Amino acid sequence: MVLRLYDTKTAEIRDFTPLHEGRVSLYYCGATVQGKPHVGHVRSAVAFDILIRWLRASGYDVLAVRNVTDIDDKILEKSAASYSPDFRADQDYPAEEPWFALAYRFEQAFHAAYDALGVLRPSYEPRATGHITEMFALIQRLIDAGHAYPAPDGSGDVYFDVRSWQNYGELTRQRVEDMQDAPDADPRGKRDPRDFALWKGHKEGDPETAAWDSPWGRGRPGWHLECSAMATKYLGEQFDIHGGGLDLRFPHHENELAQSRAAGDDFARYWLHNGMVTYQGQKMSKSIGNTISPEEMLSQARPKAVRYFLGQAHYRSQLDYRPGSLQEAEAAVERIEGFLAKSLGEQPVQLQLPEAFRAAMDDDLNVPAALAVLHESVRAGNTALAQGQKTVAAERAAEVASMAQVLGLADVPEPDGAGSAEHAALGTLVDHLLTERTAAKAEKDYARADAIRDQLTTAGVIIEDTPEGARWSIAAQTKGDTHG
RNA sequence: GGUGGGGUGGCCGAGUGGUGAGGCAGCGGCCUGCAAAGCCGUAUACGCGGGUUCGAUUCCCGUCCCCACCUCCA
Repeated sequence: MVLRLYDTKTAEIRDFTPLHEGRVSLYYCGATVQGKPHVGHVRSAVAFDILIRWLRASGYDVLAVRNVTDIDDKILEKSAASYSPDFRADQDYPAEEPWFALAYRFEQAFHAAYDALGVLRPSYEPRATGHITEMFALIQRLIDAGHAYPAPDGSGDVYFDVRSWQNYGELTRQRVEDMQDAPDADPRGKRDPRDFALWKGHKEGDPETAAWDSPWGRGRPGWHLECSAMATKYLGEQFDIHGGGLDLRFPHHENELAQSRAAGDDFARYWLHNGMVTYQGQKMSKSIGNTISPEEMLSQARPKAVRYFLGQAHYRSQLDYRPGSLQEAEAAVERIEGFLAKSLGEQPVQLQLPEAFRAAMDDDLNVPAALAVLHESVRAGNTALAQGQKTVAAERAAEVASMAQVLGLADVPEPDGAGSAEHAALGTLVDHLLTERTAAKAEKDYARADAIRDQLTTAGVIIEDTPEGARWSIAAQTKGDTHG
């Protein structure tokens, strides 16, 4: 079996063959850290986390780079707004916060969200502001090649010359002439309205900390440039995979591709894009007010259920959230965990993956089909368990654990801390009550036994009787959805 | 106007030219002192209209609707 991936650029599923045997270089767009992460960000992170895990499970060495774009218009705007006299500070946006502090604060918020969901840290996470000199070099190459020009209006801007690059639009298969006229707020010195800024001249009022001396005057980087500069710096002028959300396809990735190719770099060999997250069919957006944050999700369900939900649809599909989604995911996760708890001896040292699972993952990461295999194994394992075939059950359990590992479900931290002192104390108390209940049952005092169980249930402790005695677990959070 | 992706049973969500993934919810049964968990069984489906075919949800044509991108967006 060979891994096949859908390449957005060619619009077809292609066999994946890395540039260098056994090694995969991957760049995927992280966040422009201008606000708190929303569900779409973490969905994307989970999607690429699964890709990375699958590549590694397939034997590849993966060098994964995810950028942090820590300077852009919005970051500066939000910071500037915090100094305004009529600024209303809240817990997300304190007053008088410098742009770099704001960016760094949100960068950490992203890390917290990723970590909570068991998203592996990339190999490296470069920041845009740390790569200004690399950007200079790239701009200079583009100017030398005749594909970029300093604005003639003295603004200090440098633009990419879209008309000079005949392949412009190749990523999204659009022709420049067919594109809707973007009434750019300020055409300034552009030769074509679609020309985009590589470098933005410093404007009065912009913070001095957000300006660098360049050969074209003081200023700051344009949006798309940092990814081209950083991807090629760390992965080479040609690398295997470039990823990101579908909404980055245009203009962000189109522009990246244009500027890198025009400068002479081969750039990415495969382009992968994950689908959007919707709320009952509509794209989540702040203006509609139909957003749900990762924080809110984590307050409604365990991280593992949130991760399951975010990863369960095919990565290219739209992922629809609606009230109840997380409860369903929670039920599915508990089914898996319940089986493992009953049957798994030791964690498998080596991954034991059913062929059907491998085939599903190799087929453009068909996670829904892979999950079907996982659940089939759970069912088969439960059947074996019911028939007393412990060896068979253990085999199925090893498979299930392996599949859960590959999908990243095994690495999601438990917020309640199963190993915490609180948990241990609770366990002592519950065990004591269960001993009493067992004694009551032995005396056929079922009223007493049920009273104990009811008491525990009320406290949120679920009791399950098994041939080996009673087991207990903490009930899933069943907080209702507060949205909609 | 341009580009791309969709419309699958109560919900989510794969997939396929012909013996109807998987999850969640429902119903019946087994198990249980009763439950819970689990197992077994079970119903409801492929937007609409044509066409190709022995046979289409799957291919073709038409049509309706939805979504995304073309402006900052994972």
